[in-house]
Amino acid sequence: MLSLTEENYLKAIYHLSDGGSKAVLTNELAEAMSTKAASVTDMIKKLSAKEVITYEKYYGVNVTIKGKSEALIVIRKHRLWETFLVEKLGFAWDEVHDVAEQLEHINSPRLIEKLDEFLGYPKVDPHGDPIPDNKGKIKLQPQVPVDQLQVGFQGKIAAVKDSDSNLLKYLDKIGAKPGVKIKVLGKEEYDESMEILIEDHRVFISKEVSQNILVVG
Amino acid sequence: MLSLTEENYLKAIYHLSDGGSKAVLTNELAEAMSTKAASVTDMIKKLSAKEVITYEKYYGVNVTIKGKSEALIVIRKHRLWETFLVEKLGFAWDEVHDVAEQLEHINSPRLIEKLDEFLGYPKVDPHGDPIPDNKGKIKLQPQVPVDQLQVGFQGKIAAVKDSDSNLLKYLDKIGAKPGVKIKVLGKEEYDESMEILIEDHRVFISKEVSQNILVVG
DNA sequence: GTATATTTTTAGATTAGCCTAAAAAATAAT
DNA sequence: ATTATTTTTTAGGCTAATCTAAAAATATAC
Ligand SMILES: [Mn+2]
Ligand SMILES: [Mn+2]
Ligand SMILES: [Mn+2]
Ligand SMILES: [Mn+2]
Repeated sequence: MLSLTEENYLKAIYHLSDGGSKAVLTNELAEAMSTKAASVTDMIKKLSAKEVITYEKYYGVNVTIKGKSEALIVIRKHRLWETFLVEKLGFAWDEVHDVAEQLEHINSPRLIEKLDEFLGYPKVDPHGDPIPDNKGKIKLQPQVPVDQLQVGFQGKIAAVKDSDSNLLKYLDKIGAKPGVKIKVLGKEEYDESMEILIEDHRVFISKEVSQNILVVG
Repeated sequence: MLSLTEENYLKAIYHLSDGGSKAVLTNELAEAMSTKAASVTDMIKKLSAKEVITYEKYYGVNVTIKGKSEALIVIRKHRLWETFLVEKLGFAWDEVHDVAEQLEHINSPRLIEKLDEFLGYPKVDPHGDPIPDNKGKIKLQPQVPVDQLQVGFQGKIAAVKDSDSNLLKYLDKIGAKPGVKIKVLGKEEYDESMEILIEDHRVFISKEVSQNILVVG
């Protein structure tokens, strides 16, 4: 059993480690959790005692198999709730993240199964992020941010980064949402801004924005 | 701003005081919160500093106007969530209370307004309890428990006590739910058990059960 | 009206999660 | 290979919410 705070640390570790593929350092975790390094050291001792991470002093932490599946259960809840808020309650996609941050900690497996059923077993959340199954498994397809694409590339938007509400409002305005066709028309070397085609209309986006739109090849 | 724990204490005080109409003693609150009297004394000092209750040493606490409306906001959330779980997710009425105890602490006024709208602005929850409005106002109609009724009484079930899951399963079996017609056919003096008519079929109920069914005159 | 019993409050500890400041280890620079 | 810088850990303290044991106030009994 993890506390609410422990769940949030574990989730941050999972994300910072890119799904468990690399170690996470004390300072980056402190930054992500808006807390101090000393507090992080305290917490990673607890999480390591609960065997959801392994901890090597001075060299950072890694998620265990158990930790990965527990993190994914929380992420599953987060994304199902976001889907509920948008699909059923009529929230805009930029309004749901903060509420989902609270709802993801509600502890009731039955509730989540019923919610999943009610939503028709969605595969992705409103931002295009995949929803893990009830065993804590996720199928991640490799996603590339638009800023790394070559001119001429054609594909579909797979997902967008979901934590900044203002970014989401802007993406909504230019029609950049999951499932939509995208083509790279040009790239300005000076500031790495890009000209892209979204569905049928041309837009210019800054590097900042291009990093937050993800496509699948 | 009240913490989750403070909200739970305030809600218990509100219920034990019959909606603010009488003082609540330290020991009964300790009993209701499954905690010790010493912990209660600590907490009522905090709640009284936040002006949601008034506290007279050794003589118990009373809810303030402010406290009453804050308690009713939590109760509103609890009852809306219970309604959602039954009406939309297909939970049985005996399965919803514990989950609602968690969900009632989610802090998002917009979420609750949207949920209320989604549910079609229900007036009562699945157990017949009235749902307070978004200003923290409730209209309580005087409800009488069945054990206090005279033989020959006829009326409708208004509500049932909702915290014991096994009781609710039993009530469901005998058809005792809000809105259903009820008539008192007889009462046994020895153990105060009763014979009643629910809709159209006759059942015998113990005093225990009769105390948990509420009718409106 | 004093003595006894009950209820409530205070005193002193404990745990989770956080902090600042100081010490220790690892990394980078000369 | 020392010295300097950066990162991380330890030490010690704080608050919220809990506990046990002792003291104080109130209620009950004779
Ligand atoms: Mn989110
Ligand atoms: Mn999302
Ligand atoms: Mn309930
Ligand atoms: Mn109820």
